[in-house]
Order: sequence, then C-alpha cells, then structure tokens
Amino acid sequence: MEQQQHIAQALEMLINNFNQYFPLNTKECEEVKRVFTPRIVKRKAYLLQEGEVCQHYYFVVSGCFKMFAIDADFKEHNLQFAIENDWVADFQSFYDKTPSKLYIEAVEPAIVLQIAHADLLYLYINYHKFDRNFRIIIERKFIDYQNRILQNISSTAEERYIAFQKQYPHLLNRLPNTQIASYLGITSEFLSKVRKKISSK
Amino acid sequence: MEQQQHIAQALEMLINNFNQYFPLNTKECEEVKRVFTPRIVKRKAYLLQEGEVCQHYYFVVSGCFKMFAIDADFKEHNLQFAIENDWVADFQSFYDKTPSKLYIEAVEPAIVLQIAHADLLYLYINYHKFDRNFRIIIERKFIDYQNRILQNISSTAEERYIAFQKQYPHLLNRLPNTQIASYLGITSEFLSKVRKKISSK
DNA sequence: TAAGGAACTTAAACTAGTTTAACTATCTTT
DNA sequence: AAAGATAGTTAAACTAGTTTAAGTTCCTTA
Repeated sequence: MEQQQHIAQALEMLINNFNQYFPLNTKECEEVKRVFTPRIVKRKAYLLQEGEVCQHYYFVVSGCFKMFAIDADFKEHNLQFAIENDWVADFQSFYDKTPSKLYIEAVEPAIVLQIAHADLLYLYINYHKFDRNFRIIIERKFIDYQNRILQNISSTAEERYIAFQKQYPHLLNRLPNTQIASYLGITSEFLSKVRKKISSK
Repeated sequence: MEQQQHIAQALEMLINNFNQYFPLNTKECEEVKRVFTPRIVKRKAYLLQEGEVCQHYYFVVSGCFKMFAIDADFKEHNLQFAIENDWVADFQSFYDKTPSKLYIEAVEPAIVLQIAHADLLYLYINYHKFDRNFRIIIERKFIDYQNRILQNISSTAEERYIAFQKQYPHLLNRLPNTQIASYLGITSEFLSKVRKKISSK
C-alpha cells in the first residue's frame, strides 16, 4: 500500500539522520521504528500552541515550519524555521512539562515523525547511543544559536539579511519576506528598504 | 598541604554539579578526578584567543569570565559570562578542531577545572552518564540562548536591560556596565541613558 | 603617592529602524 | 469568477540607538 511506503521512506530518512552521527545498529533501528510515529500537518496547522505542554520532539520529513512567540502587541517573532531533516520542539516545555510560550506552525504542508517524551526517555535510558546522538544534535543547534546571537548584537539589519541569504539560500524561495523579517528582528517594511538598497548596488 | 585541599574542594564542586543531573558512582567520580585538572587564571588572562583551537572544556570553580568576539572595527561583543558552576568553551572550535573566532577572558581572578578534548571523548565512550549529563547541560544552555534570541528580536534595549537585572542580579555588581552593554548589544553610552531613565521612574 | 587608564555620565548631531498609511499585486477560497 | 486575505513596496514622520567629544571619578599599578 502506498501509505505504508511513505512511512517506510520517512523512517529511512530519520535513521539516515541518526547515522550521520553514530550509526544505529539493528536493534536501535527497530526501536526507532517502533517509537516514532508519522503525522501529516496541513499548511497553517500547529504542532504546538501557547499554553500547551510540548509533548513531542519532531523530526521534519517534508514541508516547513516556523517556531515563534507572540508579544504583548500581538506581533509574531520567529525563533527558528525547520525544514526536511531538522528537529524541532520547545525544549523548555518538553523537558520541564511547563506550558509553552511558543507556537510551531506549518508554513507549507508537512510530514513529521514525532516521539513522545516518555519514549524518548526510554531510548535515553536503554541505549547509550541516543543520549550521544541527541547530545550532538543539540550541540550543533547551540552553535547555530550562538552565531545568531553574535550577529544580533554586533551586526546591522542589512548585514544580518545578507548573512541569512548566504546561510539559508534554500529558505529564501520558500518563505515570504515578512517571515524572514520577523526572524531577523526587523519590520517587513524595513526589510523592503534593505532589499532595495542591496539590489541597487 | 593547602593547595591540595583547594583542589579537593574544586573537584567536589564539580562532582556536585554533575550530581544535580544524574549522580556519578564511585568509579565515575574517580575518572573525573583523574581527567579534570585545575588551572589558576589571573584577571585579564585568556583561556582562549582568536585563532587558537579551543582545546579544553572549562568548569568555573571561582571568578568570572567573558566570552566575546572582536569585529572589524575592533569592538568587543560579549556572547556570555561564566561564573562559579558554569561551563564554558567555544564548541565550534572544540569539536571541529577549527581556529576559534572567540576570546575567553577572566574579568576576575579565577580558578577553573579543565578537561582536554581526548579525555572528554574517553568519558563519552566509556561511561553512558557523561553523554547524558553533558546533553542535559547543553540543553539548558540552549534554552537560555533561545530566550536571549527571542529578547534580542522582540524587545527594546530598556526591556532587555531590565530582564538582565532580573535574571542575573548577582552579575550586576560584579561586572562593569560597559561589559553588560556589550552583552545586550548596545553602546555603554546608551545603557547610561537607559539606566537614568529607569532610575527616574 | 602620582599618574595613567578604565568606567560612567552627559549632550549634541546623526543614522538605523519603526510606525502609519496608502497602493498594487498575488494567492486562496468559495 | 469574484472577493477577501496575504504579500510587497513606497514614503513621510517619528523614535531608538549611535557617534563623537568632553568632563569626572575611581581604580590600578609604577
């Protein structure tokens, strides 16, 4: 059946993702296939909304998500985008079991593989390799965040936009500029001005 | 001898730090005592300078550090401060063995316990618990960074300074305002203005 | 104990980025 | 095919934050 083949492909993608770090053995692969479950997400649907406890850690198989907060003036601020092969969750809520202040919304129709908190703990406790691989995954995300903070405190909006273009060329076509502006911490009107200035060079 | 007692105290602090997460057994404690070595750092001395490969992961026993980058205009931008019980390193350089773009400098006389890259790998490979505990340590730092990014893209300098006061009251007294301004991503002149405005309320 | 250097403040002139508003184009849904 | 929402641009008036410079205090080290 077609559906089952899609699931098999998604799981293969996930296992390949783990294998980039410390490859899984047969038993570990079986456990992954057992505890990760697929989920189809429509455009504009949420994986997480403010006030909910983040119950799952998500691996993105296809599509694109934005994770954002809404401030007192009802403005959205994009913390990160997640596309194929990315991991996304609100860790603070996921590990502390506290209500999240964040939203995770599909900006394109998407497929994810999700693992529940208890299942992840099960993997951590029984297989050294998942502590290892998730440590490495989070370390890489930490490095990305650190570089982004450095940019935020040291560069102008124009410099940050140019850096974004270089670092995420594949996202430029997939996201409206309003979303990129929100990620960069500027208004979309000002991004428009910046883009005009750059293109006139 | 007095020196040895200081070292014993520092190691106890380190082990207590690990024990906050998943407590170490006797063998793991012994290994920690074997592979972490103490280092005394004078004020204004560096643990890391731009161009060097970050060879150690540092646990701060006492004192205070700033980690920063220097931009094209020779201005410093503080990425983080580290005091007692904090961990500090440039991960990108440490794991990839690439020259660092960062500096780690003592702003107070300090004592650290350092572990070399190879020794950390040894712990990771032989003891599940270190992968586990360092995963948790980095996850917490990741959450802090994420909250900071959200602040940077969504709040004014005044709001960020007030948040800093709340989150790090103990750092306010230990750091000159110039260093805090650099951390917040503003000039010290503007921080002066912000502080005046706040105090006049 | 003198002197040089950090640290802090103030202020005036400037620039980067926001706000509000209006217009156009494109997509989405019915 | 129409209608409404979403996206992008422009511009004028505004505000947040920078730059340069000068003056003061405090701290450090010779």
